[in-house]
Amino acid sequence: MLTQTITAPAVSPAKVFSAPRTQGVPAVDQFNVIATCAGVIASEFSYRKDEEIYGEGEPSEYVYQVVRGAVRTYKLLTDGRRQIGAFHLPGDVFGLDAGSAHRLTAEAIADTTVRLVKRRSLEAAAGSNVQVAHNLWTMTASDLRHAEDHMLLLGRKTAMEKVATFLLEMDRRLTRAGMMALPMCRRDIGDYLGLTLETVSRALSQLSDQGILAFSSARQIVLRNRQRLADMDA
Amino acid sequence: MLTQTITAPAVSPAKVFSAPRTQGVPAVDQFNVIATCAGVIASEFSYRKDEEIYGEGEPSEYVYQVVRGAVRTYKLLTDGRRQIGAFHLPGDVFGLDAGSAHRLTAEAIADTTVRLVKRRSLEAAAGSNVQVAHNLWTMTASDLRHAEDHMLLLGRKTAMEKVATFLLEMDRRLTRAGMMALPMCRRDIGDYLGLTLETVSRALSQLSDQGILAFSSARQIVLRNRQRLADMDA
DNA sequence: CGTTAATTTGATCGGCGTCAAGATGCGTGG
DNA sequence: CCACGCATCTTGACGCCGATCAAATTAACG
Repeated sequence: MLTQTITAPAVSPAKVFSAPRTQGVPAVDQFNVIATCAGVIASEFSYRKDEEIYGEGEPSEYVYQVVRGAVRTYKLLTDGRRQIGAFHLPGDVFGLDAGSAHRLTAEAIADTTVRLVKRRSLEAAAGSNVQVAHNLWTMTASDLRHAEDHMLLLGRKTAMEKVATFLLEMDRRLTRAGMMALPMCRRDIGDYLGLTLETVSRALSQLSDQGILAFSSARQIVLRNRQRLADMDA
Repeated sequence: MLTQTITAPAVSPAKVFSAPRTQGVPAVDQFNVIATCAGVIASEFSYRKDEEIYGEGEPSEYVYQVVRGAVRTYKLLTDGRRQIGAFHLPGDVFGLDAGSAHRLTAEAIADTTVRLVKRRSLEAAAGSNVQVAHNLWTMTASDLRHAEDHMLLLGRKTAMEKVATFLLEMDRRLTRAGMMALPMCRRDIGDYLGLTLETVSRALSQLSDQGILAFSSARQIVLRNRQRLADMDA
């Protein structure tokens, strides 16, 4: 069901897109490089909380960049067990599959706005523009690096180490003004870390009891001791 | 310790390299495409069992293709816990990192021969040859697809499901004449699946008791019922 | 303010890890 | 060809971490 609203049919080539400021974002936004090439059309779409953006196995027609909100990409087993592969936050690119079909499902975690470009125009641009081809490669390689780190977490870390790693990752990616505002629920965190939501909750409570973090609400967290958190990560 | 033997300093451009026949190998060997470009030098090296080919964090100077033998690539936690990300069998490419450093360690599982090309010459070729640039991207995307599947396994499958998935993967990749000859030990399998070697051994014994597989030796396995094995995979 | 989702916390269970002992296989040297 | 030594693999007993089941509390939202 594609019920999203078109909020902007196209961006003017003259208008420089201002990527949301994120600590982890490269100095030169690779999505800008590929999206501002001649012939590549960028649009904006919005999705409501929990709305599917694309499904696993569907043809990959577009490549996306989060403008506002957050996205989860995941795989399901037949009985409903879910593994979230990544969370995509403002500035992040997702949906870039080299094959013709998406290999994970993407859903909006909260109300979300994305920019998107047609995959076919990207492929075309890559055929004539070496810079675009190089960016496609390094963006996919960046996803691979994250997946490799996450395999180590899923296969070999304890519950507390997983939660510590998660907090440090989110701290790096979305802490603003000393505060981390998590867009995702405990179940999403559990499905990202290979844990149940109860185990995630217990680990966070324990870290709170130890004074390593403080809640202003369940999803608003302040890290009080990053060093001790890093020590808990293996 | 680079104690490997140079068995062939370079291949003649005229000689067509015959890749080992593997069921899963693409019709056109992508390594051949990139390795036979003008200016790209391919050599052969050999490593003894358990010898390190490169270490995590080392500069990535070469890209490799397995000719004979098998390779494991892995990450370690500080206390020695290990997660193997992939096994590389004859025909497989490994060591292709977009960044300047390897993100995993590579070791020979058995006595192994590899072909290799300098990463810098690949990068140079990608700058002028669109086909090479495209192959770099799709090879990295192929690694990413495997990593995504493996995250689902590590985070959400049971021990028996993990072993079933492993057997079906190895069956697809190395069964010859109805028989699967595993190059790796039980510990390697465990570190690949996020299990202990004992749990792997128990799962294999159970499958043998059920008649789903048969051992001719501990590492020589015949699958007797692929359908029942596929049913055990989630 | 009522309704429902999200989160926390407690009690119990079980799958897989840990520890240990034996069995099997294989390479090496006599 | 056989004996020995070592690595690998199997199997058993037991324990623990995280899952499951359940219920209370808090937060979000119309």
